[in-house]
Amino acid sequence: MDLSSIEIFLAVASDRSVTKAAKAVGRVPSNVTTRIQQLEEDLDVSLFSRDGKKMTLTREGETFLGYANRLMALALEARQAVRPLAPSGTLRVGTMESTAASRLPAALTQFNQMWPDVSLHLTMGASRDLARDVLSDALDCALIARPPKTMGEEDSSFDAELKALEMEPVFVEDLLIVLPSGHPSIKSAADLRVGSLAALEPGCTYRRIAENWARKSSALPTSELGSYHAILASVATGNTAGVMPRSVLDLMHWPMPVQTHQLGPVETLLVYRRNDRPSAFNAFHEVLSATKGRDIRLATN
Amino acid sequence: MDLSSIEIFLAVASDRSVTKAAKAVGRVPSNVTTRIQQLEEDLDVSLFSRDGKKMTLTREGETFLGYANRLMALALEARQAVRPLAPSGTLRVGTMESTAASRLPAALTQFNQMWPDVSLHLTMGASRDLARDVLSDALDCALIARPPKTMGEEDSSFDAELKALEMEPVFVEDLLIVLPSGHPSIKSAADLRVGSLAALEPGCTYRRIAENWARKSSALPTSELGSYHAILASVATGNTAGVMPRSVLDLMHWPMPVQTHQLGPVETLLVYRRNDRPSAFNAFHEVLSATKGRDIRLATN
DNA sequence: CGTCTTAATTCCGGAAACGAGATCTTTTCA
DNA sequence: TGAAAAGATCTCGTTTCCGGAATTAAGACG
Repeated sequence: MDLSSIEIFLAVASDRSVTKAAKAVGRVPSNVTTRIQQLEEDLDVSLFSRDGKKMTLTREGETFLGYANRLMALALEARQAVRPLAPSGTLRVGTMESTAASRLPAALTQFNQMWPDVSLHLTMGASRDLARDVLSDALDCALIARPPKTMGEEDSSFDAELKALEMEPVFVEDLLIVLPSGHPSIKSAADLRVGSLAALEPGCTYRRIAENWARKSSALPTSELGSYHAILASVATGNTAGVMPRSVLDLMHWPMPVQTHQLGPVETLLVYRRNDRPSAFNAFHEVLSATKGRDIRLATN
Repeated sequence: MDLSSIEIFLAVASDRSVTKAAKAVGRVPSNVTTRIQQLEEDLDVSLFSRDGKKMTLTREGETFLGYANRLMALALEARQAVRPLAPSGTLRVGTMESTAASRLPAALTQFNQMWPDVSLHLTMGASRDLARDVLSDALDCALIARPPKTMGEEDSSFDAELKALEMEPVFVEDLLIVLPSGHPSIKSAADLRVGSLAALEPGCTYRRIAENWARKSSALPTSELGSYHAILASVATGNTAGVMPRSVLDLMHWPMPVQTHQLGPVETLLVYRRNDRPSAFNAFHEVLSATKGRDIRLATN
């Protein structure tokens, strides 16, 4: 029994899907399948019942889920307990709007419980600006979106800034175009029947990915909005397509079913300066890693 | 952080020696060294202080020790909890005298706490007889000593019986010749200055290994005794050399320091019939595996 | 004070495990 | 009924892991 298998198990259990879980933990589906099978063979019990393409926990799987959560929590606690000096002081964290909404709440709650002496300063912003702030020491670290490598050339200064920083993938988001309800399904930007694209600030990587995608076939204007709620409201008017990751869309239980189109996976990176990590940073880093692939809702523990 | 690394860590912590720990968990010392170093790097803290050739836990190592024990216990509990039907009924276990004395108490205590519905029947005997009893279904499983392969030819029927059974190494014993205090240290059987060898029954593998060793240079008679206490008492008379594993010798805090000579490592195997495992057997097997390499004294939990 | 022994570490080659992609099968949805 | 999607299976290249040999360092003993 391996802790990494348990992490994978938790992801599958909370997504009820091998494919989703694979994305969540940053692996390939075939790998997830085999690790689950190994775990089942090791425990000599079947954890999931595969009826059709749904993965639902068996009764044994349910009881194991409880232990799996406790095991991961205990491992994290052990990790933190051996840290020679308890972190304290201030940690300045930059984050994208979307990450703050969907993935951070669970991690931040846990972090606060573990290290009440650290005061966390959260700054929201676009990936570009955040990266620059980390470089200039206005922030200790930031969660930003990795620009697809096809976009690297068109913004070489951003690319250079990233190279000067240490980085590590922590989440994978499924970036979506959200269409008004009733809009016919689309294959490319040419099929869009809206007047504009709704997104956040210009420095936002998600926005730039979407604009890049739209530019190939049509010339839509982008209307800039301040929040994802505003974007959704704008989509509801019928004449706008919104840009946001699936995790954010899932979060706001929107009354109507919306039509979506996938722009593909986008990694969220934790970036920080080399050789300059406040003691609280390592603790934050570990809590984030442990949150990887977990359900957005807090683990019941 | 890997559960097998933690198992290795526990062994090193309780033996304060990588060589001993390597034997206890059935690995090679270099491997143990590497795994400990990996663990230390992963946790970014040093767990042991290497002053000279002693491995002593650092303060951080001490705190990690607590978590390591809890982690292993929780993993074992998880394993048992998913077992679809709680084992019950009877499990007939055969064991060598020595294993019953040194290794089993901790495991049996834990097993009883976990599965009070199983009534364990313990039978003591020599490896040969135990193997035969498992084959004939007089026992469900047994803990026996693996005869060195150089001895395989001279007792081919025992060898054939073992081949018919499933087997798995669970402990490694350090087999000793125990000499009377004051006896000069020896390099081979030729240096013995005693009148006889004290051991258990003829079917006992340890006895046969020792007789094999003694035969090469001298022709000592073997005096048969009923227990390890009797053997030690006999050694104390000054005219006998005893045969027993180190774990047993360590157990009886004998007043005088005794001179010993190593006959080498001997594996203890758990043997059982293929395709015939009572539900309680799997549970017993798992508890035994978890006990592997742990300190003889019960883990403080 | 040197030599001998024992223990830990380092180094290296073979073996096993692992992860990614391609392919196959089955389910579901249009 | 056909197309799309998801899970399982297979293969292959890579990484990791383990065991043995060589190396280094620390005590033991004369």
